[in-house]
Amino acid sequence: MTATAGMQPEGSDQPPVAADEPAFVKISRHTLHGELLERLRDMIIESVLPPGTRINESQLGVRLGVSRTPLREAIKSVASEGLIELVPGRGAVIKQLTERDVREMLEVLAALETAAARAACRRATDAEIADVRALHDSMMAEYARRNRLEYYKLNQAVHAAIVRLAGNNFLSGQYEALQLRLKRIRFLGNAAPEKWRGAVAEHEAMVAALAARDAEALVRALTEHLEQTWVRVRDSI
Amino acid sequence: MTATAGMQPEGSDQPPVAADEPAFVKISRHTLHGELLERLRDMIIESVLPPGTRINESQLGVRLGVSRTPLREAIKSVASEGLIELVPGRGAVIKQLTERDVREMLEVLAALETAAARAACRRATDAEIADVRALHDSMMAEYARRNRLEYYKLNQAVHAAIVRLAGNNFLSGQYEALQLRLKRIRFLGNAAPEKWRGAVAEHEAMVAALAARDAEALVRALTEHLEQTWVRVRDSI
DNA sequence: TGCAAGCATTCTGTATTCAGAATGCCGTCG
DNA sequence: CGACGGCATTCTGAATACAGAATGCTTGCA
Repeated sequence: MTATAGMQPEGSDQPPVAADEPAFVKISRHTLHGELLERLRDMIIESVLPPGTRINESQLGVRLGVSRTPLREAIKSVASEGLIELVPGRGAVIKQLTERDVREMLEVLAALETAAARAACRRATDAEIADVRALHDSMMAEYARRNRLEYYKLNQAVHAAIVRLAGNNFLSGQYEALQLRLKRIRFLGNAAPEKWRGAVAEHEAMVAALAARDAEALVRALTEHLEQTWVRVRDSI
Repeated sequence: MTATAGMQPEGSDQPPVAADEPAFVKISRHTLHGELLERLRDMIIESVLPPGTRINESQLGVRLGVSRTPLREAIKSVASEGLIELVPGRGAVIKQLTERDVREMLEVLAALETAAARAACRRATDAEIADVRALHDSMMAEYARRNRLEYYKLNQAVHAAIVRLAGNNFLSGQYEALQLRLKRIRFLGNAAPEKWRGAVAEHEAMVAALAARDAEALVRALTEHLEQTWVRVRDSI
């Protein structure tokens, strides 16, 4: 097991649902395909399948208790998401993020997040902002306890929650998909406790700006946060 | 055949390659999987498979000359891209974009494009800007000839070219993937010639701002352009 | 005549089989 | 001793086979 052991990516496949759409109950009849998608993503993010690994289809199929056919279909899907690369004639390889990849992805993340932030400052209700603050407080509690895993999860949750305040489901979906792709590497980059401190301070600034509905301040805080993320993460690539 | 007959989406699967990375020759041994991806996307965008259609795997497999296995794998990939929806127990259905979907997607497109625009104004060389202008001029020529299909293709190409000036491959990839998803509906919304006129004027403003490396003006022009796109497109949903 | 139940058909989802490419090992030759 | 060639093995890619769910039609009954 690696440093990420125990990390549980809650690969919420369901696209975020707007509050104003009831859509009755969400009957999530788990298909094998969906199940496999989650399992594969989890195994990659938890480094059970580390970057560069060539997937042996028969072997992995046995491990997961399915035949190669549905497994291959799931692999193709995850490849389309970007976590896996398909090499013609050689099957599937776990994507190895380069420094450049990460930098570029963080830039896109920033673009999405700042766009969301502006909308959020316009649209968010007091109650919604209170919810974000509550998430932030939970995160701070885990930070105080030095509980890295829970801290990290809540950290991501705060970001996702802010983006969701924009009220744009598609944006949230894109954002969270990208967050997922960076999840493993960002978690690794968070190993040193001194790195948390800076991140926590940046989060305080973000939540404060959101509470004040100060879009420009929020954008500045988010941008700064992501630039620092790059600094924190770059060595662990 | 529908209004989009003959539209040829050049679904360039290759992620945009930076000029500063030689990477030798790109040996594009076309795999069956890749081929099927393109064919499926094309059929959807050209409305050969109109929105709402349930895909009959055996039937489509026969039409394309492949068995169900590789076809299903391709369907899963395209579903992951968002052009197809998977309905448990009922197979695959061509995604029907709602008004809300389109609005949300255009917002994300704007976020990506404006972020790219700022970087482009910083990074682009004179030669690169000249290339964009050349594309724009070709577009104007087709506009003058009232050649809707070519005009439309070049229109999209200009946008993609501007985004590429940001020098962020990942951003370009995301942008072009999203452009692809909106391609069909935007083409339909472009039917009326009077709609072209406005779009052309907006393009002039864009190219002028880029040439002046005036990031804020470019962002304004792009934003305005996408808002107008929404107006032009909204009825055809 | 309308509705419902049951049956036949079709289609999806998954497993299995088959062909051919890639890989690695071993033996032989320079 | 090193390198090249051939062979065996393994794996991917694709087709086929099979099981079970969904669908639609028909028939019988109220």
